[in-house]
Amino acid sequence: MVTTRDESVLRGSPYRADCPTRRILDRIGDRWTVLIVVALSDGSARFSELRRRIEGVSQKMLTQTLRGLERDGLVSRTVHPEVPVRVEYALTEAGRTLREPLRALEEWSVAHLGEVSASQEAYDRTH
Amino acid sequence: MVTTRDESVLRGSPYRADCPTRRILDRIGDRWTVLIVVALSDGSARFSELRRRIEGVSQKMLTQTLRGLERDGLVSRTVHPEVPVRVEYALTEAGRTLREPLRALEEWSVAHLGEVSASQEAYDRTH
DNA sequence: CTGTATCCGCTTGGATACTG
DNA sequence: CAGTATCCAAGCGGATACAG
Repeated sequence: MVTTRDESVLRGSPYRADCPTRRILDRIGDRWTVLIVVALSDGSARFSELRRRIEGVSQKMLTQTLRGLERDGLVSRTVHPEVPVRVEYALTEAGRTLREPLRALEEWSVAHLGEVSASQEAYDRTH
Repeated sequence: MVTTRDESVLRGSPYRADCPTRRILDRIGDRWTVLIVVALSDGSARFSELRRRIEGVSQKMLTQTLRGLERDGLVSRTVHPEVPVRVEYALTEAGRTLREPLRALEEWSVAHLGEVSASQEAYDRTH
């Protein structure tokens, strides 16, 4: 089934620069977004706790990435006006739905990482 | 169930900088890799055809990304020694297995893009 | 046709210092 | 504690020219 243009959403749109997949990948393709979603999978966490959990993330990038996720409606931010202030982050309902496709990707990664690494080494030996 | 450290692979490793998910996302998170995999989903294609199909890709990036995929063993490259030379690219067996998790992500994108866009607009109005 | 090589701007992201 | 502001280096990726 090949139509000349405007194919089904699943096969046609990815070719376009403004396709949904492209836009989502632009968002989650950065260094920290996925790690934050995973880190929040089990429940809420406060800023400093996230920073400890996610190895290597800087304060700037953690803040910046959390803002992006909040803007997308995938993460909620709750400020408890105590002293010192306490801020809780958690996945929203929409954010929780993202866990499944990410887990599929993760399973693929775990299943194929060895194969990919082997291929890379073989390639590097001959090029 | 909260363990202090070294959780199960699926829940614990994503926190590490060298976890499989992180490595795979570093690879497919770039601008063109996923689009190429999708463009090759239906079968092989030659270089110039891919360039036409994938809107906006430069010659340099198409070559570079295809080399990366070939190195990972996800795409095969076949040179037909004719004049002018013809080069066919196709997904390998491993490459084809990547379509499923990508499709899951794409379905999520399509299903939630409107919701995400609305959230962004609401956020931008209040910040 | 299918690349390779070079230059170069822009973005990403880390380090550091400072604030409510 | 949870940020904000600034500076800066590395690298991604586009444009262009050239080659087998």
